[in-house]
Amino acid sequence: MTMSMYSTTDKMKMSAPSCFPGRYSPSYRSSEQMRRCMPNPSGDIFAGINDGILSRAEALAAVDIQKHQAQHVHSQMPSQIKHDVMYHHHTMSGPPQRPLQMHHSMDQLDMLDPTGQMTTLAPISESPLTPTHQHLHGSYHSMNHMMSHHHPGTLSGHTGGHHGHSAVHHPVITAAVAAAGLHPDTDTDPRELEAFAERFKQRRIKLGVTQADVGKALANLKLPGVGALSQSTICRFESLTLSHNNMIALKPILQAWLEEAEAQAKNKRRDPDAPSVLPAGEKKRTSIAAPEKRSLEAYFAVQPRPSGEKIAAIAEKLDLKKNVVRVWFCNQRQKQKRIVSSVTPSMTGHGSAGFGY
DNA sequence: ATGCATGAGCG
DNA sequence: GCTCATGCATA
Repeated sequence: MTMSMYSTTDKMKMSAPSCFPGRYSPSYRSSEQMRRCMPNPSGDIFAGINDGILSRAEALAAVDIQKHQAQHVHSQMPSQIKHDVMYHHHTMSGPPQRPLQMHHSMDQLDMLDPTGQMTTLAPISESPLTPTHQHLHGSYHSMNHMMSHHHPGTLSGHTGGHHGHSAVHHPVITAAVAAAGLHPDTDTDPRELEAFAERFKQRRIKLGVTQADVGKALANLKLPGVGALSQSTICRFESLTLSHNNMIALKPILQAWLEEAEAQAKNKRRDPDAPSVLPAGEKKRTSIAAPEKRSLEAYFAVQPRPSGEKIAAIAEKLDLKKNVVRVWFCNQRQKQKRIVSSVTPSMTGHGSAGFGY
């Protein structure tokens, strides 16, 4: 950490008062900066729409937005605007921020619900469109270029769209695009990303996986050229504190992990060969379900010290790992001792001895 | 969750 | 030199 001193550039960046943190694109991570910088993105376009549709999330978002709008408003940056910035709105974690969201397709996402679990967020939207494919990468560069020069008025039609609202999301443009039959980046739609991020988080939690686990798991999931990511990145993805492009690039990866993880979680007995995307081979801590636990207790009552073979047989029946069963018995025996000593101190004779095993 | 930093790529 | 993606360390 201490690193050397900051390079000049760094200083500039850091100190950069302006909204765009200069460069640091990612930096808009800093919520403060972001807030300041963002001029309210494409919001208006959908504003009307949203109003009608309020979901819980939206309600929250609405509140949030008001806040933000109030804050920024003027902040346009003079010479250069960082487009990225806009996309991300707000920073913060949690709640969905934007008011709009919905309506639009989440096809991809929908499928994600194999388990059927995430009910809460059930998508409200059902629009049929959205083909989605991402050509993100391609757009990437082009975008970058653009950014640098930036263009105020130009709207390059470009692809990736990101930049914000500047062009692509502008109402006029949107209309034009629609007319042309092109879809503005549906899949790169910030609102969709936002929706995905939120669902992603909920499902991850449901799987009992930490952000760090996801990062590590990605290395196991052998997606072409995808290595592990840090907890930081996962966190940022979930809280939408990454650049628009970065979000788009990561989305498919995380989506793949999510699907794989849910699939594995589903069959406890997953194929041995599967890479194992879930936390390390299993979890650090196994949790035995109630039914299994009852069975174990029953076995324990009969034979507190089953032989290795017996344990294997029990494990087989309960579909648990042998080691898990063995440890359970060990723990159970210990527990029993404790209970005895604590509950019936007098019985042990003295109580104080307490722990004399 | 985030501040600070690094390094890759582009120009 | 800048932007961007990412990570480490820490609150």
